Amino acid sequence: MPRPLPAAVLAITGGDVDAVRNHILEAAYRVIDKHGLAAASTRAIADEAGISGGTLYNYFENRRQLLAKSIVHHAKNLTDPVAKLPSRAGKNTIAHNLRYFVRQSAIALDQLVPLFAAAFSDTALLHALRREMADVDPLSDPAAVVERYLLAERDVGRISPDADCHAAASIIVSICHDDAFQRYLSGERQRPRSRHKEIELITRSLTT
Amino acid sequence: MPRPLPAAVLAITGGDVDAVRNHILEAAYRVIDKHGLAAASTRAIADEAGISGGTLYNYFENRRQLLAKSIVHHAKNLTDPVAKLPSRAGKNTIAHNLRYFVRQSAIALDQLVPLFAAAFSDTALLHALRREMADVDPLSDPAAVVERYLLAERDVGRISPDADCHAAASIIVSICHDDAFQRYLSGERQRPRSRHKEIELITRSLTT
Amino acid sequence: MPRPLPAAVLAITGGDVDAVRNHILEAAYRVIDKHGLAAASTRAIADEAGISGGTLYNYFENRRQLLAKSIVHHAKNLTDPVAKLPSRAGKNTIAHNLRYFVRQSAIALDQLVPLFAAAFSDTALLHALRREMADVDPLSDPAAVVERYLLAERDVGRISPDADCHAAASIIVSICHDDAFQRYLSGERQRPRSRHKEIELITRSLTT
Amino acid sequence: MPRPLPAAVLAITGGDVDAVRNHILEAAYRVIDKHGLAAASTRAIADEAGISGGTLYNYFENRRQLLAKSIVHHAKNLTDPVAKLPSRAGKNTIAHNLRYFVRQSAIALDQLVPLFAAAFSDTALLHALRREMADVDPLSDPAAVVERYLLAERDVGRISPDADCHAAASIIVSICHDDAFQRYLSGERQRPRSRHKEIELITRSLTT
DNA sequence: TATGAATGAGTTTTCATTCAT
DNA sequence: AATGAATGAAAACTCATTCAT
Repeated sequence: MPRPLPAAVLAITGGDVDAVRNHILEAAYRVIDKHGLAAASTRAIADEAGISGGTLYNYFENRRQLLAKSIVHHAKNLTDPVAKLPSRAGKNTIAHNLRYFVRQSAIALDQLVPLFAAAFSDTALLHALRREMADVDPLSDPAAVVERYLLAERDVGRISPDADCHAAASIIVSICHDDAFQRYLSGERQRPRSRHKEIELITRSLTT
Repeated sequence: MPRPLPAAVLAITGGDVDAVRNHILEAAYRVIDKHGLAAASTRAIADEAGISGGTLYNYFENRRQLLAKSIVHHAKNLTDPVAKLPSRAGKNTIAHNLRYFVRQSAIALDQLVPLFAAAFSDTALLHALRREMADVDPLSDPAAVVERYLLAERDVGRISPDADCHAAASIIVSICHDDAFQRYLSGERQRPRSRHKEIELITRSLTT
Repeated sequence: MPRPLPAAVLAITGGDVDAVRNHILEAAYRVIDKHGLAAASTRAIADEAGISGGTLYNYFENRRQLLAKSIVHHAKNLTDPVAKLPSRAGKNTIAHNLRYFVRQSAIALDQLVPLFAAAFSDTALLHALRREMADVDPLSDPAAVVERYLLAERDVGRISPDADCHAAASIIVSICHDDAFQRYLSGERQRPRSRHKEIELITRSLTT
Repeated sequence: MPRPLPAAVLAITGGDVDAVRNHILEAAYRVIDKHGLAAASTRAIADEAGISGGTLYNYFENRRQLLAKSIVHHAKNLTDPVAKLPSRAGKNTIAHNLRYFVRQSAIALDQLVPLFAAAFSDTALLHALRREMADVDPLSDPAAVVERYLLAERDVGRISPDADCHAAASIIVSICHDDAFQRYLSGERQRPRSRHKEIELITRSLTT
C-alpha cells in the first residue's frame, strides 16, 4: 500500500513537493468553506485532497498548523485585487470608487470571515493563526489601502485638505467587515449591501 | 427511579421548570466564558449546573440547541444597558453620547463576540443559533436604538433635518462590531479604541 | 447502544461497581500475561473484559493507571501465601523451610516478573507503578518475611546467635528474583531450579 | 536510484557492510539509552545513524530484529571487563575481589537491565532476543567467570577443598542481578549497594 | 542498493446520547 | 422527569514497512 501519490493528485501536482503542499492547503480551505471549521478533521481534509491521512503529517506539523497556513494562504490570494484601489484616484467619483472597494472586498470577506471567525473558537488555532499572520505584509492591510487612496484623492484636489482620511478609511473598512459578519450570521448567502447611503455620508464629509 | 433535583438546584430554582432551564443556560454560559466553547461538553455543563448529564435532555433537545439558547439568552441580557441611549437625547453633546454608546457596547460586545464567533466554526450550531435569533425582538437591535436616539436629537433640533440618521447609526454600530472583533483577534485584552475621530466625522456630517 | 453491561459481565460482577473494576483489572492481567504488556492496548483489555472501550474510562483515569493498578492488584494476591513462612520456625529443617519458600515464591514471581519487568520499558508506567506501590504494606516485603523467619529460628536456638540473618534473607530473596528473571528470559516455562546447593551453603553458614 | 551512503557514514564505516551494520546497532543503542525503548522508532534510529529510514531494511529484517541484535551486541561489549576476574586469584583477599566483581558488574548491569527488562514488554521482541542470545559464547556467562575465579582460589589453597564454588558463584551473580533490578525499579539512580555483609557470609562459608 | 514519501492500520482518549433504574 | 454507566463512533496522531526513483 505504500507508494506513489494517487493518479489524480499526481496529475494536479506533478509530484512537486510544494505543489502537493498547496494542494492540501486548498483542500483544507474547501472543507472549511463547505462544512465549517468543526468539520475540518484531518480525515475530511485528507479525503478532500485525495490522499491518505498519514500523508498530511509529511507536510505539516499538526492539524492546527495546517489550518492556520490554509487560512493565511487563502487570505493572501484574496486581498490582492483590493490592493489596486489607490490607482483609481482622480477617475470616476469618489463615492463610485469607494462603492467599488466595498463590493470587491465583500467578495474577499465572504470567504475570509468564516475562516477567521471560526478560528476564534479554538484558542490554540488562534495562536497558530496569529503566528502565521505576523509574516504577512502590513502594506496589504485594507485600511491602509483605503487611506492611501483617499490621500491620493486629496493630492489631486478632490478631497478637502483638512479631511480626516484616516478616520474615513477606518470607517469604510469597519463597514465592510461588519457587513460580512452579518451576512454570514444571517445565513442566506445574500448579495452584499451596497451601502450607498453610508458611503454618501462619508464622501460628503470628506468634500465639504 | 425519578428523583428530585439536588437540594442546591432546588434552592435556586424552586423546582420551576423554566427556572431550571435558565439555571442550565447560565451554567452553560459560565463554562463557555471560562474555558471556551470547545470545553463546553455536556458533562462540563451538567457539572457546573450541579445536575446529572442525563437531566440536560429533559430540558433541551441536544447539546447544540442548549448552546444556541445559552448564547442568545446571554445576548439579551447584555444589550439591556445599551437600550437606554435614546433617553439621553438633548443632554450633553451628541459626540459625547455616541462615545458613551461606543464604550458601553464595547463592554457587551467583548462578551458576545467570542460566543458568536465560536459558533461560526460549527455549521450546525450556527443554524441553531440563527433559528434562536429569529425570535428576538428587533427593537433591541443596537442599530435601531442608535437611530432612535439620533432621530430624537433631530426632533430637539440638534441635528439637521435632512441628516441621514439611519446611515449614521449603521456606521456607528459597524465600528463597534469591527472593533470588538479586532480586539479579540489581536489577542491582548486591550482597552477599546475611543474612536473620537470617527465619531467626530459622523457628528460633523449630521450637524452641517 | 448505550445500556446495561453485557450479560456475561453482569453475571460475573452482579453489576457492582467494585466488582466491575476488579473484573477489568483481571482482564488486563490476562492480556499482559498472554501477550505481553506491549499488546495490552485499551482495545485488547476491553475485548478481554467483554466491555466497550469507552467504559474503561468510567473506571480508570487512563491506560497507564489501569495497568499499574492491575499489576499491584495482582502482586498483593500473590505475596499473601508467602507471608506464612515465619510460622514454620522450629518445624522440619531450616533448609527444608527455605526450599519451601523458594518454591512458593517462584510461583508468585513467575507471574510478577513479566509484569514488573515489562513496566520498565515505559517511563510513565513505571512512575504510575511506583505511586501505586507506595501504598502497599512494607511488612509484606519478602526479604522482611524471610528475615523474620530466620530470627524466629534463632530464637528457638536452631541458628547460631551471631548469624547474620539479614544478609542471609537478602541473599535468598535475590536468588528467587534472579531465578524468575532467568526463567522468563530463557523462555521455556521451565520448572524453577530447586537451589538445594545454594540453600545448603546459606544454612551451613547460619548454623556454624 | 541507488546512491552512496552519506559522507559522514562512509567516513566512519568505510562502506563495509558489517561496519555499517555495527554503526546502526550502536545508533540504536544510543537511542534506547537516551530515550527508552518506546522511543526507538525506526525513524529515530535512522536519524541517529545518519541514514535514511528505508536503508535500515537493507541491513536488518525488521525493527525487532534490529533491536534484539543491538541489545545483544551491547551486552557482549559490557561483559568484557568483568571477564578479567579470574586473573586476580591469589591477590588481595577473596572478599575484596568479590566486592570488586560486584562493583564492576553493577556498572555493566545498570546499562543492561533497562535493555533486557524493556524487551520483556514485547513478546515478539523477547523471542527475537532469545534467538540472538542462543549464539553467545557461554564462557562469557558471568556465573561461569566467578566460578572459574573461585576454583582458581581453591587451587592456590585460599578456599577449602570441599567448598561449593558453583553455588557461591551463582549466589554472587544473583545478588548482582537483583540489585540492578531493584535499583532501576526504585527509580533514584542510586549508588550500588556494597553488599559487604552478604559477601562476608559467602566467603566465610568458603573458607571454613 | 540509498532514498523518503505514501500508506493505513493502529494507538489512546473524548463525548453526545440513551435508558434501566 | 433524575440518574449515571455503557456505548461506539469519532478524533488526532504515529509508525513500520514498501518501492519507484
